[in-house]
Amino acid sequence: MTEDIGERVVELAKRRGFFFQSNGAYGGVSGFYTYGPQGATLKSNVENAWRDRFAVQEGHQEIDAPTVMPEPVFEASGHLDGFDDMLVECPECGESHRADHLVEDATDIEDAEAVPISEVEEMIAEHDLVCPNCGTELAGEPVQDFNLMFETNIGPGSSQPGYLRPETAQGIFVEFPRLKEYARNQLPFGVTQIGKAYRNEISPRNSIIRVREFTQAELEHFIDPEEDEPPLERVEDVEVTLYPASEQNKENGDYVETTVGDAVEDGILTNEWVAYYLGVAKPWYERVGVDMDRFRFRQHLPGERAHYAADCWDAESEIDGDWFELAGLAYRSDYDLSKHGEYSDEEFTLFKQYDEPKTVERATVDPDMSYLGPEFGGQAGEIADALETKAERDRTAFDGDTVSVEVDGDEYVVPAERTGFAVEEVTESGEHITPHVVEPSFGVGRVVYTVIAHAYREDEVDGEERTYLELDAEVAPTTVGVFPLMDKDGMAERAREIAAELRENGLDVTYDDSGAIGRRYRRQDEVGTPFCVTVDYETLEEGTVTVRERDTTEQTRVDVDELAESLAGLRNGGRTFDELLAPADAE
RNA sequence: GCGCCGGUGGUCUAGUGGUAGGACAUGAGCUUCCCAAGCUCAUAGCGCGGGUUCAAUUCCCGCCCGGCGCACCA
Repeated sequence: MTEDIGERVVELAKRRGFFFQSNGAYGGVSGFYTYGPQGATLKSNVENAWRDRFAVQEGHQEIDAPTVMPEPVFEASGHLDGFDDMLVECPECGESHRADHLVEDATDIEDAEAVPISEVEEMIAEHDLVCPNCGTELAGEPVQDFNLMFETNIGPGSSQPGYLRPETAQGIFVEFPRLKEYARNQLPFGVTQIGKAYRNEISPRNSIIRVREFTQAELEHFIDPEEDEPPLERVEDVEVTLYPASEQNKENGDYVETTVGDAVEDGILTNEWVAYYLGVAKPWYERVGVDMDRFRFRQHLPGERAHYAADCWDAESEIDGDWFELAGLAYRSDYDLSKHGEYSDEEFTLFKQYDEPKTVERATVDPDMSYLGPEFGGQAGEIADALETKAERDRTAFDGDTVSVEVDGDEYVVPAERTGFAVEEVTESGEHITPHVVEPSFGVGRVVYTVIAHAYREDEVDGEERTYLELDAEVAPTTVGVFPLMDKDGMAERAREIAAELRENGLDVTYDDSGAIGRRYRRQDEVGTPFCVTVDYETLEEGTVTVRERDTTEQTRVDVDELAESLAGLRNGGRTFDELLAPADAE
């Protein structure tokens, strides 16, 4: 059972309603998946657990932004340039190469991505570029443009191009000017979002691991890089498995088993914010059911980092020997806010008040325009600006009787008395700063997939093979199955009453009275239902039911009156099944 | 996007130039009653399009989808 867990999970997911490829009736489309009844609930439980940990427990606020955004947003974010790859295919061996990279290697052009495709094609011919793989001439081969964002038109006509967001983050960044108001202009603050993101992947693979539409759970934590420090002490004892870039480069690179605190001290984790979220993320993954023996944090290699990331560690999990990314924990510095500030009409800064107002001397000018105008005509305005700049940089220039400034290469001389030069004391109470961003970015579908795969078990009960999911009760789609032992003598009616009562107490309940009891247990085992309640003759006579635990298949009797409370305790971890097996009065 | 392999009920599969059989699952009934038991019956399938042929699920071509490898993964 150690092999092909992936295949078995996909089969189980299809059969039992966790997830399956969408649009099957129309032949299916690669890279799109639908979560079925079990999967949608599991996914939503994972999202709620994330929301609890990364929004509620951290004191951050959640927003919900549109998935379609106008083109200028992505000009600013760098996504329009960053993902627009140019590929050229070798006519001989069929291998694809990055055309811009080939041109960069052959010329002194550093950023060939910015060069139009037609020119790149010309350059390939001009420099007689050949396929790096087999040496065939590439001249005349078409250069293709790969656009990883889904494009659309907003409104009638095509006047306003838009894109489906390739990450939920931009929906947070673009609203920063307003979000900072809600945070009362105080750093640090964090904004979370759980939502869909879209990437038109060239080749979707591996079931729901690489898809074209997926759910992200992201936190953008805005901080003052000079003052704010993470509460590292809360996570310093968290044990982590690290795979630093330095080890990945070695032949036999090793993991570093350490704690968050030690890793920071030893300089393995250089960014304390990233370290902090590593320490938050690990117990969270454990909580929702990721196997910690198949989990690690891997540092991005320098060439691997996204265009915005200063440092980045991925949370990764392993299935069938393959490691894949579950989350990226990135320090994005002020990249995004600066870019949006530059490209948009708004300020993406925040006014930071000094502890004490500073009194500074400032040289100012107040040029006499009634003199400058007649004297210098059209140049007067620019001369006034030049005087202001000069005053800021070199106040001694105003010591003499005249001041000379240069405008467009010509020198102009202005009598000092006409400049309105003065040195004043100004009180500055603060400054505008661009916050830095720490971004834990989680792929929700990948967590769901991992949780199912890591929970997948096969064992034998009474000589019969059994498949079950050892899901944590917090994320299991159904908490309890309720069955009548037989559909007669009023047991079914009683079981229905009990099911309704448990639902009123907020439990996810499935009722089932079909076929034999064992079959019903197995059905629930396969979707990971942790507990099953069976109504039998004793229920009718004495008011007790059996509660059966999924992993051990052990049973114990519980009073119907205490059932809802017991099950709620089992679900939220306040009580264990062993305690039910050995009641408190045994002492 | 390229190359190789594949696509048969819900799932897993057998098979064929004369339109298909099994297992499991599902539903109804009988029986049994705390771990996928048994019996009877029922529902349900050849990815899509074109070609060859009297006849195509089968052979050929194209497309779609899946697996693996390459490339890509901002």
